[in-house]
Amino acid sequence: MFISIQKNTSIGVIKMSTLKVRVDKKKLERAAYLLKCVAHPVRISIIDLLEQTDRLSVSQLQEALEIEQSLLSHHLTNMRDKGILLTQREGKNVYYSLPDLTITNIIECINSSKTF
Amino acid sequence: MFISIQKNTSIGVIKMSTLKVRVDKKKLERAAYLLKCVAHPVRISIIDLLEQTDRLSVSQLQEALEIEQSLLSHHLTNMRDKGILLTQREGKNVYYSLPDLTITNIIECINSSKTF
DNA sequence: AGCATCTATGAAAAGATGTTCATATCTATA
DNA sequence: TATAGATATGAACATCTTTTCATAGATGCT
Repeated sequence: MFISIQKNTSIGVIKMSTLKVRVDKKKLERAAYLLKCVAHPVRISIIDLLEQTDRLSVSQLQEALEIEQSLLSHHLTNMRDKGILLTQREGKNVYYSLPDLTITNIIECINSSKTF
Repeated sequence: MFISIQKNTSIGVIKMSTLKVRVDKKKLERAAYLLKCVAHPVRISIIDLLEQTDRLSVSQLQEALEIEQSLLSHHLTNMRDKGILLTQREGKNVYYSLPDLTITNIIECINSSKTF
């Protein structure tokens, strides 16, 4: 992926070497796929909430977010399917949490380009 | 926005203080809006290319990306409208570049939460 | 077993995005 | 001003996402 910090600010005056996208197609698609999943107000909120505490049940999230149960569930399933969230059932409740390497880190991974 | 690095790992045992999304709706929507724009393979590629050099004309981008002229133009317009790219016309050519505070930094802005 | 609570699922409707094609605009130059 | 090259635009279409609604499944309790 490679959203690097520094820019190469000079183009050679003599020779303009051919430009190439530095990321292969697969990685690009995966990066876009994950970013797309983050790019939604409700899902950003979910991440924000889960960064404030270890884990939250669906009902707890629902109370904080004030959205319909099934809509929340769809978002959660979506995020879990992409590896952005983890779940554990405990009795009636299902708890969602951020994996160790998570959005907090997806952002950093994007920067460091290792993960993609 | 606040995709923070550290997690508050403990929920009080006595009192479970009410959880709140720490970002206001407007900021959430703007964050999602910008991230959504980044979340596309072609657009990530454009950013990647522009990080390698100062600025590029549409034709130069087109050559590197190997996509149709009008599709590229749509993507570029899209990104410029959102402030993710800058343009300057010079004769027949239009050059696109990353603003100083840009995706490279959008990512960091997301982390530092100042920009949103 | 029956009921309540919590969560997930599927299908349909609604909304947004991406792509293509044809055409328009801008600029430089003959 | 006619023409060629570079870029933008708009409409139509295809595709994907989000939301809603109704319903299903899982768990614990009586």
